[in-house]
Amino acid sequence: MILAIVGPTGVGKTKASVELAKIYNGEIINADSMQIYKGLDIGTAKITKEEMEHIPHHLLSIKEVTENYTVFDYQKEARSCIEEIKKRKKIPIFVGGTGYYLKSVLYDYKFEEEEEENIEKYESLTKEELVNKIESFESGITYDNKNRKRLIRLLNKLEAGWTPENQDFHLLYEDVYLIGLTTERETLYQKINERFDKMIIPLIDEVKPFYLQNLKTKPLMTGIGYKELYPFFENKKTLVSVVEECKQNSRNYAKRQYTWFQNQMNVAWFQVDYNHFENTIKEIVEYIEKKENEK
RNA sequence: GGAGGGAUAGCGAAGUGGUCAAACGCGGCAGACUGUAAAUCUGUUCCUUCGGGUUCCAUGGUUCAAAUCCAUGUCUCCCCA
Repeated sequence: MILAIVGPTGVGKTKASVELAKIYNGEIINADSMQIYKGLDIGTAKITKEEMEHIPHHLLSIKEVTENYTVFDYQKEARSCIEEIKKRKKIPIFVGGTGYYLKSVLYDYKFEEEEEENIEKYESLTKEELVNKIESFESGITYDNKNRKRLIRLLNKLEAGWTPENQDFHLLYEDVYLIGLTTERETLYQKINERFDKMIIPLIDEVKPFYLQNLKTKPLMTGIGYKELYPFFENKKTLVSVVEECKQNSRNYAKRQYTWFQNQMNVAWFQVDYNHFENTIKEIVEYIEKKENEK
């Protein structure tokens, strides 16, 4: 059995994961692309030592912000985590909001070892030129001809001799339970806003050292709550405007997460009862038990 | 008290007689996703039984035709007192 707790940012995945780990004798595997990094704690709402309640956590704070890390790495590491945990006769429990990472692990995504890809080479080309080059391979693949980043990526893959295989994916493991936590959109947006208000002061302390070192690596420039603070430190934006921007980006992100989990994975959704969280856990457990008994 | 400016879709903001249900941005909603995924990208956004219907502060007017011109009123901003 494998559990995966998914849902938008701020719904309460972390809390649920620990409760479920206690019930099922599980070990938790982080499925959040930003919580992979050391030092990004406040802004990513990373679980604290106390909150872990001695449950083993994996793939959490394992990379420096200066290191390169992608789905490819995640897929490999997470799959070996699953094997190790299974050997210990325990249950792997994924928690996190990065749907793509999770899907790449649980479903039959195939990545291959690649050479350094050549992004600069195509930087100067227009979208039309990129499309023309892609068409010249006559691969028959369907792709988004408006997404520049994807076009460059695809072109690199085609040049490396890649050919498209299956377009739809299947679960690799048996007894995978995809548990989605949700709440009304309005409630979620409110929770996101409130959570950010609480974290902003310590977050400034967390991000400032990175800014002072002039570090502008991928996670720092893509993570919400990090990239937005740089203009504030540079006195180019006010704290108020930057805070609003962070909240807005978080809300938009939550929306995108819903889109992913609702369309890319077969998730069973549970409405979170914030006043009686134990009820939500109970519902999830009942759902799992029922499914297990059906076998 | 006197002089000017402005009122446009949820918000901001173009438009200054017909090609205007009204550009664009934001927000909202929906979607895509094979190595940057907290990323990147797309669609949609007055109502509609999809025939059409009702809009650009209000009322009246000019005109074949008004968001656009005129009059009055209301509200607002701002300058001089």
